[in-house]
Amino acid sequence: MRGRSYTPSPPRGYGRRGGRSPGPRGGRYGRADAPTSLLVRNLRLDCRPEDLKRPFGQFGPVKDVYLPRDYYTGDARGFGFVQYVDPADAAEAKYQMDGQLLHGRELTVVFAEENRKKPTEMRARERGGGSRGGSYDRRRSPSRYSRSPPRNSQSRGRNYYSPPKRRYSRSISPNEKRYSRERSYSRSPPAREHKHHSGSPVRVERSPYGSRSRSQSPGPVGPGPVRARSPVRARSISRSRSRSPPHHPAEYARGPPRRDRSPSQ
DNA sequence: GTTGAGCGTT
Repeated sequence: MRGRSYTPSPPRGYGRRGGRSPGPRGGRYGRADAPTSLLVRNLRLDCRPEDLKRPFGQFGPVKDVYLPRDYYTGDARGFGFVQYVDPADAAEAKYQMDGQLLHGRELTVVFAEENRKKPTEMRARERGGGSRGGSYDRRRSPSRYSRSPPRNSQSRGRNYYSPPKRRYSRSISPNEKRYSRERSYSRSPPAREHKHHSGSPVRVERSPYGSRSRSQSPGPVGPGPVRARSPVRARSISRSRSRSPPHHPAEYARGPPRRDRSPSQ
């Protein structure tokens, strides 16, 4: 303390974890260190993976292309990842594509770190930052972009993230028979329109990741047996709801999703 | 077996 505060002088450019920096020498990654993922910035907000795959695929086989988007709004965030099979292709693509125009925008292509967070981790951040003490925000302050859903967006009554009508009041009326139609209850929060992109005829029309139907549809009502009327009924329902996918970020903070006892027994 | 709520978004 003596006056001299530690001033973190921010390095120029993205000098985040220099882990994979090419270093002042050569600038060539070692083979083992060569990243295969490219981060493409300045994408159009409505850019699709295919749009990237095509131009980027010219340099080599692309393993995967992913454009992260806001979980709540579902909008693209303006950047994406292109992962190659061969690091050499990635380097080539980076060199070639960096600065290229895609849809009228100059792309910025850089190597991406493999810091990819898993969904589970993302949820943790909303929960309170993790009990570990802070390791949150080690990257940048996301607060600026605020991943949280704008409370007052359009309609006051309905938070935009809020599902349309999920009112299971007490019991489900028989007229709410809208289930059993789409079992696509995945982790998709706001059902974004599914674009039918008939591009690969050879590809089976099954969801790319779809095979993992995890389960339980949040179907409100119980399957068959009539629920005995008991005072705990409300509680029962309440619990049922807990199983449902995240509704509000705040809910996370409310408490961990408790698992019901195994119904198997 | 993987991960799709992925870091460098006005």
